[in-house]
Amino acid sequence: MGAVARKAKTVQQERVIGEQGERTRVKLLEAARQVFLERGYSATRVDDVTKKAGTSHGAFYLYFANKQDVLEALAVETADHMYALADELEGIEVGEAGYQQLRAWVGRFVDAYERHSPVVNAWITAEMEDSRFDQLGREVLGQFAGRIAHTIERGVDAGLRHPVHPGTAAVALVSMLERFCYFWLVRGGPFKRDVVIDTIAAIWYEALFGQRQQA
Amino acid sequence: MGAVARKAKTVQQERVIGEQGERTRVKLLEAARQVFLERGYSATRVDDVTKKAGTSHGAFYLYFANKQDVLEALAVETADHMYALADELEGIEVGEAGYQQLRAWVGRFVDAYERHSPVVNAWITAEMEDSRFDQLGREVLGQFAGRIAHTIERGVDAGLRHPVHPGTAAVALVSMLERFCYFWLVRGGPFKRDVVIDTIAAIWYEALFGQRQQA
Amino acid sequence: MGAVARKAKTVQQERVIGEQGERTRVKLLEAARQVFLERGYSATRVDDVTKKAGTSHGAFYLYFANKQDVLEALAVETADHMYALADELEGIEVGEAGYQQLRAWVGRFVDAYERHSPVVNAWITAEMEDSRFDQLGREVLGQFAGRIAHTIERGVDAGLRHPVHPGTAAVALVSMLERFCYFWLVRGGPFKRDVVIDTIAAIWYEALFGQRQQA
Amino acid sequence: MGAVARKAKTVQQERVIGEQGERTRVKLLEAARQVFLERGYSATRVDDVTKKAGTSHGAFYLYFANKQDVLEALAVETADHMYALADELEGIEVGEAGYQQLRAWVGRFVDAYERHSPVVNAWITAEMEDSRFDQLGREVLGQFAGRIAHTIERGVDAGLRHPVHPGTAAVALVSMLERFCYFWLVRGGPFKRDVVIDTIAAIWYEALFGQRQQA
DNA sequence: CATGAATGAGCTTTCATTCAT
DNA sequence: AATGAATGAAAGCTCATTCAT
Repeated sequence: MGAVARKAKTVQQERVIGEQGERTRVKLLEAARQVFLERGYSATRVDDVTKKAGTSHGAFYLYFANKQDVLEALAVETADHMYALADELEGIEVGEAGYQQLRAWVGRFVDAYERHSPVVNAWITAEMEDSRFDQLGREVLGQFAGRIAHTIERGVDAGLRHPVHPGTAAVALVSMLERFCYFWLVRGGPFKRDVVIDTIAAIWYEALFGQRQQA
Repeated sequence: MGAVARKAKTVQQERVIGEQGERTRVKLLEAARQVFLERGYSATRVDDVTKKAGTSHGAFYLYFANKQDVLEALAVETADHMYALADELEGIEVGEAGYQQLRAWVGRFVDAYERHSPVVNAWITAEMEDSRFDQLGREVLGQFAGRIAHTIERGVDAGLRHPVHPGTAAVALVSMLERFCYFWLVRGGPFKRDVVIDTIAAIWYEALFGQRQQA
Repeated sequence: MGAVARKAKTVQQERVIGEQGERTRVKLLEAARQVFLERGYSATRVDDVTKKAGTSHGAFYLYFANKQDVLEALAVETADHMYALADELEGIEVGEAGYQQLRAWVGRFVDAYERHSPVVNAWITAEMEDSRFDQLGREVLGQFAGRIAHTIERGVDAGLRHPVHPGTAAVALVSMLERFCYFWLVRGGPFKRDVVIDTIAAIWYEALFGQRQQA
Repeated sequence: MGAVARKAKTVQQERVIGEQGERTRVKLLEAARQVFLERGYSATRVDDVTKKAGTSHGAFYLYFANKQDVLEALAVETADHMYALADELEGIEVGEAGYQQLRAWVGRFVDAYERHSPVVNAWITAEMEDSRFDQLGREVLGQFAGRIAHTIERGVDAGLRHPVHPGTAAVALVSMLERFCYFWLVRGGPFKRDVVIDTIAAIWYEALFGQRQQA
């Protein structure tokens, strides 16, 4: 049946964006972030975004090719934050100081998750439908897991027993962190921030360096 | 991609289903499970399901009110499995025997996840758009977390130090397990089953009972 | 800017069309022919077609992928008629009998043009935008021109002087015929059928065989 | 592809255009000519024109009310050339000298067509959607046909047999010329200029004055 | 029970045109 | 004069759902 050559879509010709345009673009990005949170990625309509941004429907297409495109812009920003967070994991040490470092880091992760959760979740949804996001997701996960695995291995070299396979444990720990934040911050679980951070930091610490010496 | 939750209209008032009808219904359910896996829940069209099931488009509406309805049927079945799994957690003990029980249990969870992953993921997606699934999800998570928290508390009563808040740790552990299986079995991570089970069981064990005594 | 992979369009899966469906399909084809005539190809909206056909908007997409697809269906049919017409040119002879054959043939061409003009014109418009139609157009023109050129060459072999280059003259004659019919039957020029046919047949005859012997 | 004739709104009330403005206007006209050639009239977007002209999008509306308006400006210029060409037909005589005059004239027509083809084709497309162009087209065709018919009639008065109805033959000849040039120069047919001109001039000559006396 | 044709709401995207700067 | 951001009216197309057979 229908197979007549379809003209290539007019690829939006790299419009140069002025100051006013940039402001509108940011408004749209923030609105999208917002709507992704409220309705989820697949249920989000371009119209929801423009309504929230207070622009016309058409304005959206001045700055983005489509829904995926906005998500991509947001996701890249988020990925950068994530990379930075992952890098901060490098210096964690054994001992009480290390535990405190870890605790602080988990706190920062939680903050970041809270800010970026709409994007993360949209992203996860989109992974199923678009391989580009899948790829980006793998990269970020890999970055995290690599840092953690490295830390575990350092512990092992230092003579600490480790109950687990570093690469696998690393992904498990990230999974835990990410998913817990999801249940807590997105789905709205009844947890207290301090307790959460203590609990997660403790589990991480033991997985990284073994039993903690407590008073 | 119109997938906003649309209220089911005339829920087929208690149609009595004969033997042939039951077979068709099952074909549709299995097809749906399959398609949810391949395309994700929101991207799944009724047509994809009927095509895969080899029935007519119309047949679908003889057995289900809509897409959510199929998912619900599948989800209830999955939830039952999950409840059963959660119950099996009850008896876990301290010591090497307990570790082995835990290990076996994690193995069973992995098996169950593999079988039910299409439903679980569809479900997670749907939670965002339909409060029914949100509720069901909370219940299952609660069931798991409750059992685990209980186990941790038993350990505490038995004089084991516990570095963490039981209810929070419980959710964290379930999060880890669920998410890891997702990255591994759905997204396709490069992990080896034995290593995964060992690693996860070890982390769980330590979170439940503290440092394991190893040879 | 926007370049995230766009999912391949769901190619309409070779639906099997029943009797009722076939009737609808024909209604849509005839309606399209009609609207192409009234508004021209580019100005034609799918909605115009469905309105004229008395079907819903959606029905259109059950049978055609898009506007081009309908035109293609019509164009293929038209091309077949044209090929048949072209073949009939083969036997034309020198002399009064040949002139009468030619006259009759021009008459049949005019009839065919009248029936197919909406398609022809849509087609010509579409050639500019879609290479598939361009190709088809070349083929039909080539078929006609080939037959005519052959006839001219036969005349030359028979010792008739020919003032012209056969291949070029052939295209010129077809151009004349097609375009005249356009001005006359589509644009609505004030010509009388008999006169037109006589005139055109006469010009053709002379181009094919040289001066006609008249009483 | 919204191209339904939209009535021009505020036709820029007689703006006085300075020198710089005039240059911009000309740039836009030439760009439009160019784009009409490349993409066809209906597929042409105002944006294509301004991009090619190197002006801002808004500048277009400083000089033209809309797409039709540009075409009209170009078409009027083209029509003037055509009128001039038509007038040159007047003096054609019988005999070899006349044939040579005709030959030269066809050559000039071809030159003119080549230059004006984008406009001619845009125009033909627009005729279907806008009666202004239809009218202009009729006038030009009428002008040509009138001159030719007149020439044929002069031949008849001079005692030449003519196989055809002058008015009808006139339109047929113009049709041939126009359409051939289209297939050749726009669509890109494999013809050689000399041969084309000879062939067409020959057919015209015979239709005008009957069989040519050849050496 | 099963079928598949028909419907139409809903979403995406494009572009001519206006307007503030 | 020129610019380019914004607007919104059309289209285009998809798909859940209904219904006649």
